[in-house]
Amino acid sequence: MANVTIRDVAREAAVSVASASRALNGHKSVHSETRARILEVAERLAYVPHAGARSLSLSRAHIIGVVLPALHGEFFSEIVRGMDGEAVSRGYQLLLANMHMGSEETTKALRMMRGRVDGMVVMAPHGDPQELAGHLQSNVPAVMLNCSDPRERFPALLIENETGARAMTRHLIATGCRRIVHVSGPRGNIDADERTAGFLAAMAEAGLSDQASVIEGDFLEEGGVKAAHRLMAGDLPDAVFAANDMMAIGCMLALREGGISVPGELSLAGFDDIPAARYLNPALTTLRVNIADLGARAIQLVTRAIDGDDGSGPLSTRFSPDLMIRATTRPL
Amino acid sequence: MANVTIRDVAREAAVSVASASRALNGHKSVHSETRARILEVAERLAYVPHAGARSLSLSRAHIIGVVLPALHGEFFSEIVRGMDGEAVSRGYQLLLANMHMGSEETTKALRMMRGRVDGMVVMAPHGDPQELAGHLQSNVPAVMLNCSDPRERFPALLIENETGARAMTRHLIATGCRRIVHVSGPRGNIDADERTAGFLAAMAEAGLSDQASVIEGDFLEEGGVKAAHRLMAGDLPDAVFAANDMMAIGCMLALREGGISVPGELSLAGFDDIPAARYLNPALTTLRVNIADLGARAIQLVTRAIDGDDGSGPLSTRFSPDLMIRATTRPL
DNA sequence: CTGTTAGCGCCTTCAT
DNA sequence: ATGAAGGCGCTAACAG
Repeated sequence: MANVTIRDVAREAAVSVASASRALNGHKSVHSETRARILEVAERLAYVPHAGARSLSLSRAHIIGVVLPALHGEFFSEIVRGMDGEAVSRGYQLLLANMHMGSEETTKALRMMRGRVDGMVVMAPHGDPQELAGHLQSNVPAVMLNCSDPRERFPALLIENETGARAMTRHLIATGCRRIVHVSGPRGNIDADERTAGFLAAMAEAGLSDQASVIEGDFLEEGGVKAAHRLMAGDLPDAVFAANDMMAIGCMLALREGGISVPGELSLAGFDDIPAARYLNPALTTLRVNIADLGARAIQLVTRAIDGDDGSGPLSTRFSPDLMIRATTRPL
Repeated sequence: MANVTIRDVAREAAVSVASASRALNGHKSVHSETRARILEVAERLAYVPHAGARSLSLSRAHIIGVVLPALHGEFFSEIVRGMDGEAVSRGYQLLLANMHMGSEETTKALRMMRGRVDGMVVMAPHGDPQELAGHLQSNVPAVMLNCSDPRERFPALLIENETGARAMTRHLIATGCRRIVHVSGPRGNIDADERTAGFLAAMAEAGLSDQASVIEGDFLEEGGVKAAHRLMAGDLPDAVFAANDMMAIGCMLALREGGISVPGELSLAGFDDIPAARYLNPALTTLRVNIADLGARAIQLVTRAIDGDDGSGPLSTRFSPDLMIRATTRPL
């Protein structure tokens, strides 16, 4: 049987569609008897409003578009979990668009969202933020995650990458490490670059610039594995500071396989504090970023903007990661 | 500035909206000069079609609704990753609806999807499938994940839970374990129940029913931790078979803290083979379910159904998990 | 309180 | 090849 529309309900209840609409939406001005009849009919016909049509006429979709880069594992699930929770509690659903490919697919995804979402949260740590922002409709609120809109049209939520990386590097130095290698994220990724900068700065501060080196990674487990292999081929540094936990995990696995003891022969640190960081044995020293919270805050910001609470808040908020000293680095 | 619509484009190009529409959608019957002019104008005005209106008139949204239970960590990210990849490659986007709460929120989410999605994939391992299916519009294709529609209106993708659990239990027995405790998922969850059944069946088969016991868990890390504590309070069994990896991980962490050696004093096994299973030290023996693939297949099925390829395939497909023997169980 | 009318933005016959 | 008109399903004035 075809879809039952509000007209079917109206006809069956012998009223106009307007009345049906009013009754269905709980408007006051409708006689209680009429309303009851309408609701009864709707129930009997199993009527479900057509959300698409509804949002067209209301120009309100109750959907938030989420554009994410090809995210890996727990970072992805955590951030989506945070967003979803907040969104649902505010009556919104999430329209997802992972962008693995280049800007080609991304613009396409962005276009598909026009007229379908009330707001968006965009996370694009690499690539040209300039270009991305250009494809954003300027009339739908958006918030940027880990990348700032150069023209500052949209608020941004940033992680204090550099500060965090500095803190970790200092910790490493304080526990006696001198020769430290940083396994970075892919160059061009803003998080990656900031973390590298923090590392380099802290090393310089300590007069250890000549002891610092950087291996470019990919934010994936594999990148960590590769870096570890390269390290084991030469002589081991005092510590490895990976730009994220996934790579730290990869390092750890490779190191374990290679019979290197951590932190006995080598200290190891990560960044993010994904749940798996605690599963490692020994548990990974890392920087805790409350990922789910970050997602929730992003949703909070957009919904607020959608509801008109515009402009008041600060344009960009920075989240400070916390140093989580666990067992892969030596005690002080 | 307000949103630019197709009418703006038409007016600016001095044609009717019909022509504009045709040109924009690449229809043949439009003079190449007119088309060029229209496209030029659209470009200049930065016109982006209103997807909502478009799908209303085409009754085709190119969106697939995804309803998931409160999923944890990597299981969630893996399945969404699998779905998204397949969806994007077929020109669809994903509308997410995690249902944490009871059927209250779920029905609401389901209703919000009516007239907005072309198809849905629903995963509802616990709760009454009967009821859920009742809330599905019978005119939009759907596929069930890990739960079958009792009335068989929709195809289902199932994991061979019982077979898998049996295989693992047999492995445990073969490596010399006798007293085995199974930490189950929450009762009522179909995956949980089937896994428990498989465990019990294998124990009975081996004449070890009196050595079998079950502790009810929650599929979360915490459930594993609690179970381990309970175990350590009494005398240790030969093995613990957790109904999923998250709980196995919880067990492992608690056991490690309690100074119990695995698999020395106790064998440990999980189910799912989430990436973190390999991070443990020793690495977790488990049953590998290709989660991402499961998601991809689900999308494949719905899109196929949407495109009319209806009815041909088998009504339910079962995925067999593979036994991954790693280091938390003793070698044969 | 209720019905009529006019869109929301787009696509598609049906004429021309 | 192009334009006019109707409709997708629903809601919001505007009259009665």
